[in-house]
Amino acid sequence: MQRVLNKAFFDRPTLDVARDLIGKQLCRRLESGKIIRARICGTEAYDGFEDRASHASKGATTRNVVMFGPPGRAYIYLCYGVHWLFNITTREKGYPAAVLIRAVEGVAGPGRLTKHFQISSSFNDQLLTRVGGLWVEDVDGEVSPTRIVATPRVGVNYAGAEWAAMPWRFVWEKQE
DNA sequence: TGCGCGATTCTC
DNA sequence: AGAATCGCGCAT
Repeated sequence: MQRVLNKAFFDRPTLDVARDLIGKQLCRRLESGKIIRARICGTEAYDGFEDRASHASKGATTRNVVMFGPPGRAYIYLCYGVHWLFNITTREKGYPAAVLIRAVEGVAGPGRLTKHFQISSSFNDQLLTRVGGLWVEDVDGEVSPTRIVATPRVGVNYAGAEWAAMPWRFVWEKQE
């Protein structure tokens, strides 16, 4: 039994969404029609106006405006002029927040992940809550919360000690 | 209008 | 340790 994560799933506190996305299945239908699925095992939350690590802390721009939009959409931006990074928006329209998808099983690293799934700017602001080119599915066998570890986010020291220290990164620590 | 740096990754 | 290389924020 599989179900597509709906808007209500993403219309919740960003930390809850980031944690609950661990173990969910990222799904992508390629141009060829082939469908790729892999479980999410690393996420990061970027939440609200005050989070200095978030693009949204400086206000809305052409790049980050999707973060201010409705939940359950793809926020994709070019990092270091080289890599596309894939986020999913959370919270209601007007409140800037998103979850960065850092890793899935077998593919570690947010830039590598988008390359593997062939995700680029064409998906920016696209709806993820229905089966199409890109969506997320729940799967049988819930992941035990005890296997999910919260740590500080990666590469955000520029945000200052307070925000850099927030344990808003979630990693699936598999036993064995 | 220009400059520095970033939610990274790969190679030397 | 450095390169690749595009946008944004902030200073000229």
